[in-house]
Amino acid sequence: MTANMELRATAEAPGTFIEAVQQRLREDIVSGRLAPREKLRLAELKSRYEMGTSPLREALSRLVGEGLVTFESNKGYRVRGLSKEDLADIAYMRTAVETFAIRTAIERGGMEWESGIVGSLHALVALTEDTATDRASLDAWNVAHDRFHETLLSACGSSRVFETQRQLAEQHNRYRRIFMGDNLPRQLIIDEHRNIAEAALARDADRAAALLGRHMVVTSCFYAKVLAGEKLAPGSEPASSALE
Amino acid sequence: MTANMELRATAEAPGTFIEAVQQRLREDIVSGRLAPREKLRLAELKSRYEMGTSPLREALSRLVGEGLVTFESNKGYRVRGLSKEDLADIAYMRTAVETFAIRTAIERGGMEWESGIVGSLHALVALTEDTATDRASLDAWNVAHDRFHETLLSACGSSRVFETQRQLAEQHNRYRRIFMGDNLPRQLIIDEHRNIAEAALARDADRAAALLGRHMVVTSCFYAKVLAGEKLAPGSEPASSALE
DNA sequence: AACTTTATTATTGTCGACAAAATATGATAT
DNA sequence: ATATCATATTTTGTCGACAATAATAAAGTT
Repeated sequence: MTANMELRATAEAPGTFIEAVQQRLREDIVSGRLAPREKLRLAELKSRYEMGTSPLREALSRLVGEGLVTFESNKGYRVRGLSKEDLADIAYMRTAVETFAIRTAIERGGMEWESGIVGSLHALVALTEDTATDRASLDAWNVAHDRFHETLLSACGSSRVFETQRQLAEQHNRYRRIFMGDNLPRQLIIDEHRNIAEAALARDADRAAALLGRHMVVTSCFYAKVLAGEKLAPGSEPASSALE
Repeated sequence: MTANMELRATAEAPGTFIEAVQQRLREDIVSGRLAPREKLRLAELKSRYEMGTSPLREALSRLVGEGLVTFESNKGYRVRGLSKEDLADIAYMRTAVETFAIRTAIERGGMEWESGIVGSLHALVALTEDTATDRASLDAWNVAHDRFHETLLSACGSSRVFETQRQLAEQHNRYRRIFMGDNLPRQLIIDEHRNIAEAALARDADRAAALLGRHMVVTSCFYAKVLAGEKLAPGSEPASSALE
């Protein structure tokens, strides 16, 4: 079709431009390469991603559904803004969904669920202890962290819960990647996740739900402190705060 | 631009084709005029809604985000299918979100919240007692029902909870409008909502959450029975079941 | 007759151009 | 100088055409 046709085909990217650019945009937004509140002009995106308006608009529409992009009629698309209030809202919604779903998971979970928890916890602990601070290592940590929380609920059986959790985790990751660098409270992280895993494996639903809920609060408080001090992740321009 | 330009302008519809057709598609899907699992061919939609492919694709993308449409790469869009499992999943997700949010609403709700509950309950009870069975009356009932549940949570302050509740209610309404006609268990409906409202106004969070959760279960059971009997709403073709 | 394989058709995916709206620029008046 | 209005420019919204892929029909082979 166009010049980058076979270029794309040889790469790992999915078959259609829409999906390819959706993925690239998602990564560029979550990483902060596209700044919060940044206006996403079609002309700019066209040259940046080397494609026409149609796939771009459709990818942006989908990202609105994922909560990473906002849209205003006749004014176009923007990267979704960040704020303390929004961060709290993400944590609130996660708490609602996850404290409920973990109870079902504990009821229904079998052997594979248990081993999944043990395995993903092991990986998370290892990566948390490991003190690498480069971008790639931090990304790997995020993946392991997401995987643990996802595994915890994996036995609940609700596709809507999965989808919602995925999206909220991605939105959470954006805050982490933009504002926090490597300054993680390592021991706290390890302890909290280990305790949650223990309660889940012991089939203590009340305790697991309570610990998971408290985990959200604790994490939120830590984030809030970082945001208040406006420490930016390494590599971000420290100019003005990205918060609204 | 085209012939229906001023036609639209004189109507009540929003400024852009995308929003207009998104609204029409939504209504056509929820009402069942576009059947579950029906393939949404661009060519057909083009002539049906009298516009080009661009606004249609974008509207469809957004409806995917709302959970009313599904998409498969290179195979196009379809109206989302219906199934007993999906219906249960909607109820599950609603329970997770709403039983959590109502606790916050009870904590934070003020005078306006209380009067909102009283008002919307009054409207719901009146419309439930009223025995009209035509399409318009049932639609009005749906609106009142949604409004009551929305008002219940309105004081929780979470935009994500609002948005999720809106979408889930819409998906729930589709089942109601397609499968159930006027065969509502009126007294049960009135009692359940009245009890929930009472508990909320009495600031009894545990009781309100429990009643709301039970309400979801009871409603689901009723739906399941209707679906098992495959009673279709009046006006729908009773041919083969719309379930997967 | 059933099963590949090859054409044919239908449908989705992408592009570039143009119209409509919003934003920025500059001129004029008070 | 500030405010207001007209004008120019940028940006979004929409269309129709064409390319690429999938679905369907037809032909050929064992």
